[in-house]
Amino acid sequence: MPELPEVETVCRGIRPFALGEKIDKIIVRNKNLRWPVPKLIKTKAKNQTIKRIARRAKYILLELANGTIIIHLGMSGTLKIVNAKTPAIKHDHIDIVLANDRCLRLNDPRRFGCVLWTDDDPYRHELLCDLAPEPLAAKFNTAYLHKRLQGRKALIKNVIMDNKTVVGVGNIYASESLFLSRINPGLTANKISRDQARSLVKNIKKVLRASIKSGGTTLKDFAQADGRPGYFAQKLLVYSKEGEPCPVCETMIEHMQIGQRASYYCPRCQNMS
DNA sequence: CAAAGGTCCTGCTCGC
DNA sequence: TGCGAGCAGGACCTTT
Repeated sequence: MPELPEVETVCRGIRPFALGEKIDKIIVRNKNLRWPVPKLIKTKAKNQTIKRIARRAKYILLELANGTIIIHLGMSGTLKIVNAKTPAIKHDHIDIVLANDRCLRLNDPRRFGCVLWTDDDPYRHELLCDLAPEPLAAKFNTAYLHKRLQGRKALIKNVIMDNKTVVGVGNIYASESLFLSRINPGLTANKISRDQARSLVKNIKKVLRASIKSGGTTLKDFAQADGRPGYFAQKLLVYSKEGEPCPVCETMIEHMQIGQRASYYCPRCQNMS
């Protein structure tokens, strides 16, 4: 579910309540997420202060003095600030209870997310150490992307969703940025010109920034840390718009399956060249 | 029944 | 023919 803007929104939402606060305890109601929640996380985190709340790709990092809690929301996860006494509901798997009587509560019906612990530099963790540049960083630029696309036979949509190309671009923003750049999602990467790569870099940054500004996209169940939805769904141009007119040329939006995922596009604006 | 916002892992294919 | 890299598909799980 959550792509980069949604995870960034969660980080910004929890900071005012959790940054600098002490962790009273961690409650694990169901440890069976994508990987088992490590047992030692309870003793490691107890009485530690949250010194920094950071995001890398779609991972949320809660940095303590003795290590870091690494959280991923998978497809269906939410991380909300609630009162510690609020009764847990279905799929509330983890509570990070703070000394200020609030609680960071992870709810994840599909359990594709994870909550892990590392004693060491989290950026060296095996899940994080090989990640590509952040899309909003200067390192993600025309020269970098164009070079990455050379000789690649994979489809451009798959390549921009690949964490080894750039992180944080999921199914929604891949469709949106390809539309803005008038690139067909089914083109192979080696067909993309330098000008198209430049456009794609520009529009990936543009759509992610705009979504962050709106608090992310809520299609179904994404929620900000305070429970409100994100409002970028109202600004989507093609994602989930099959059969609706293209906002540029009014041709009907279509979708194609790429790697089991729906890719929405305008067959006229995004032709195969 | 199909599909849903993620991503790791496996197995296939292609080119050297 | 054999190998490795690159690529697509399957798997994980619940809800609508």
